Amino acid sequence: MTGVTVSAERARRTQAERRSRSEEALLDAAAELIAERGVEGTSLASIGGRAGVSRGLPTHHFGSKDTLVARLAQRAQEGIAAAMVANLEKQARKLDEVSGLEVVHLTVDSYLEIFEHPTPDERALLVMWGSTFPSRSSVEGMVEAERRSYEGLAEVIASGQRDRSIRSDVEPAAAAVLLLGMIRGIAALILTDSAVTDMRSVRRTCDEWVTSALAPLPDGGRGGVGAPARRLRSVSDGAAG
Amino acid sequence: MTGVTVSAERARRTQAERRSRSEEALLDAAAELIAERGVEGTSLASIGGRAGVSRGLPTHHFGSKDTLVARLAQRAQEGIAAAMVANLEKQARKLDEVSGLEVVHLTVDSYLEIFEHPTPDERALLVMWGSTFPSRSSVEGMVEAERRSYEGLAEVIASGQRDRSIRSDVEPAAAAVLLLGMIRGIAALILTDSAVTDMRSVRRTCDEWVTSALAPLPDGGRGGVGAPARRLRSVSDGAAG
Amino acid sequence: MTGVTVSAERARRTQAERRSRSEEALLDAAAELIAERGVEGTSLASIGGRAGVSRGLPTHHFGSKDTLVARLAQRAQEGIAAAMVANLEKQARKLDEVSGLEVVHLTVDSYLEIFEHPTPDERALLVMWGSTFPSRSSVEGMVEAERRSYEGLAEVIASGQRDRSIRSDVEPAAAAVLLLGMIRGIAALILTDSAVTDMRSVRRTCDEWVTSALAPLPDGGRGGVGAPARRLRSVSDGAAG
Amino acid sequence: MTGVTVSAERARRTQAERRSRSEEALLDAAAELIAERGVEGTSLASIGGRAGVSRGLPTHHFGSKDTLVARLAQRAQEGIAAAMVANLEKQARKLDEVSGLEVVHLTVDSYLEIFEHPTPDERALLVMWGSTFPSRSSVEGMVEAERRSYEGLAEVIASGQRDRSIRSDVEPAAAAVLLLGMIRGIAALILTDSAVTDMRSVRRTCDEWVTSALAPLPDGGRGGVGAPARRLRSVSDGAAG
DNA sequence: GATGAATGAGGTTTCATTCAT
DNA sequence: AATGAATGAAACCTCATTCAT
Repeated sequence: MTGVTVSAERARRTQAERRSRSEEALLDAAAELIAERGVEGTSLASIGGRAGVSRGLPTHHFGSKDTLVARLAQRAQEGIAAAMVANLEKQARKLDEVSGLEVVHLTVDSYLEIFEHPTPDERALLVMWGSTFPSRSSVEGMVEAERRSYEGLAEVIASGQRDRSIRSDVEPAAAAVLLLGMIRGIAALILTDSAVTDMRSVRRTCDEWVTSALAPLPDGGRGGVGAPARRLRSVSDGAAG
Repeated sequence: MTGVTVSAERARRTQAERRSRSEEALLDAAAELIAERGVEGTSLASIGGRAGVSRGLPTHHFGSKDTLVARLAQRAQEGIAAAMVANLEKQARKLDEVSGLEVVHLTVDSYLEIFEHPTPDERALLVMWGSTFPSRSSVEGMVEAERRSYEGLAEVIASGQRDRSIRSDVEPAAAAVLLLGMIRGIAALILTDSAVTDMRSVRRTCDEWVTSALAPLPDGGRGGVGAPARRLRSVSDGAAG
Repeated sequence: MTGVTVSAERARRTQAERRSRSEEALLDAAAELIAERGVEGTSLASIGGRAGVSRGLPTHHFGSKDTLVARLAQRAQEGIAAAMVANLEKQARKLDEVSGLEVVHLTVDSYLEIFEHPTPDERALLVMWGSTFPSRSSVEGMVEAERRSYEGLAEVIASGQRDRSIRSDVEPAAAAVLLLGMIRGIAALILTDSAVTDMRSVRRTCDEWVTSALAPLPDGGRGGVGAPARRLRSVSDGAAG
Repeated sequence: MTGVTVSAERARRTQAERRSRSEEALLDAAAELIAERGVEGTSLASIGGRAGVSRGLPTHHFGSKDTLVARLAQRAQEGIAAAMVANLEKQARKLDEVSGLEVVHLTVDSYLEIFEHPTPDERALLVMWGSTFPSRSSVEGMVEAERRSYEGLAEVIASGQRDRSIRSDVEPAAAAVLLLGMIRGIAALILTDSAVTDMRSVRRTCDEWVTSALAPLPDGGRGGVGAPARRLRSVSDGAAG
């Protein structure tokens, strides 16, 4: 009986694994294709084809195209969030010690680093963001996730004001809109190649702008550019070495 | 003979008028629908329907959907450019007298003003921008127009450096990417989720950021916020009272 | 009054001339296009375009596409008939003196000569013939014309039997089918280029076959090949030198 | 395990069967419709309708109309070739014993027999041949198949000259053009206007023409008509009783 | 779990024809 | 007489989805 139970469990785990592996492969294929051709330009059959499975499998697993796209968006967002957390933790073991301003810096810089060498998921996420611009948008979950990003950023700015690393006359809501907009907009410009420019200087300039816009004014001096006070090393500093 | 000439001219003018009027109506309808449903979600038949004409007329006039979309993008871009120029001229009779920094301020502010109460063309333009994110995008002319915007902005910044209204350590290319990205990204956030934030404070904050990032440091003091030196009134000042 | 009448008549003739000239130009264009792309592949707009006039003129003149095609078929058939008659008359002043066999020879040979260097009308006629193969064919007048050709040929053969230039055991109807089929089929093969061969030897061989099949057997000898009796010079003889 | 294998095989066979049966049904329907209305007059939807399946199935199976038509042409050609071979084998067990002239006779006669009572495939094939007459034709594979027929016939004639069943002064290329043209042209005449003539006498006459044109002259006598030497019985002889 | 055959709605596009000029 | 704007039917094709295997 034990043997039976074990084999049944193993079988179930194997089934679940196979299912999971198929789903990941399908999402990988979907990410590539959506990055290339957009959400509407990507057919379920082509996703199955690129994943090396049958045409019918995407529907079989996800039930509908909308579900598949939503799942991809979710996976990509989680992946980016995980990368951000990893970056933050690489910089500061204990997040409690990091000032709000530093979190803003790291968030912006991590995002730009990601989009300097984006994975298919990340390209696809940007494409999906673009497809939410129509007022009746079809990608579910994107708008809510966007709002969470925006609210989280505003909260980080507010906490930076509490720990006095960010000036008190900054309006967190407005600053969050500017920062998030800038991040998304730069990513889009980079990916569409319309701005052929040096990513390194973009990242450095972005860092300076954040400082000059948010950092408190040390007596009579100006914010960040000349004397960036004590800061955690930026993620890009390593590369800029 | 006069009669003949007149009737011929009237006929021709009327024919041309009919055509022109139809095309405008079709582009109007297309702008509305694309703003609502996106480029791919808008069928030629629905454009004809909303314009109050037959299903076949869009193709008849524009030959293909791509052409129609490209023409709409062109019209919207020209409209925005004209609005910008009008704004600039409203602020300063002679553009020669306006510093580079002021042109940057006016550009950013005009853009935000536009997207505070966008026309269908303007909403549609943003949607079309979003649909260029896939690497194989179909909206022709958008990428080139985007690149021209970016290069024009870099040139304005460089001219601001020549007239000493913009700090010399700013890299025009990188700054143009940040500015344009911010503009586009903010517009997208606003349109996707317009209830979230107060547009007035976003515009004010944006103004301050441009100053703090680009304006030279007056003796020992900080850039723009406290003492914005001598500036033209922002377009938004009027609305803000 | 006379003046008025004259000018009215001149005007009418001018009108008629213009109309006729337009129609000819349209038929010319139609012949070219049908030869290239087939009847269904040729649009009325393209006919107008190639004729250098407006898109609406073909319908204006002919009323419908079917009518235009029928008129083109008629014109092409009349042209071929005229060319045949001209050839016959060039060979023999008085047709009464020509034997039935000789008329057959001349008919076949004239036809092959035409399709060695066909005009657009002649190519188009063959294409139209091909489009009559479906049982519900759309080209009006073609089938009747074909039947007239066949009956005319049978009658020529019968008259050849009366004047003893053609053997009496030949069945005129069957022979006419063979001859006409051969003529049409060879023309089609030549025009589709599937038979890359020397047209001169085809014409010579054809001539021999007609003789061997139809000519009476001179006592003990064989029909045409060795001793073609006295014959009018073939049209191709001139070219063959 | 055996059960699994069997069920998998049965499933696969059934799936494959379903597919194969659908394709045959679609080609059958296409043949009928093309014979009736021509290639361009036959829509994919009508093919699906006559086959008793959905409108979308033709495209689903064949990918495009051109592919479907090409497949039909191929099937029809193979069918005719098989019928010819069957006829030849019915006449002569060992093909080596048959002279070249006899092969020509059998080829011509088999072809005419086929078009005396054509299947839909065969009617459709002729219609498709007619639609290759425009210089920019869309029926793929037809021209190549036509050229192969022509070259095959020329080779048969040449072999007939080697075995002395065909006169040496015949040019194989030109004779092949005449024969093939005659065959095709007669078929077209018959199908376009089947009531006109008696098929039996056409076949007999055709037989005589082939003999008189190709057979060597037996000492002083004439070729085929009077004394057809030793010949295999024609296919039509049976029917003619 | 996986395949792929089948459906049918919907998209773009072509085009003969009608009609206002 | 001539133009060309406008219509609307119909074509090919794509594709999400359903369902039998």
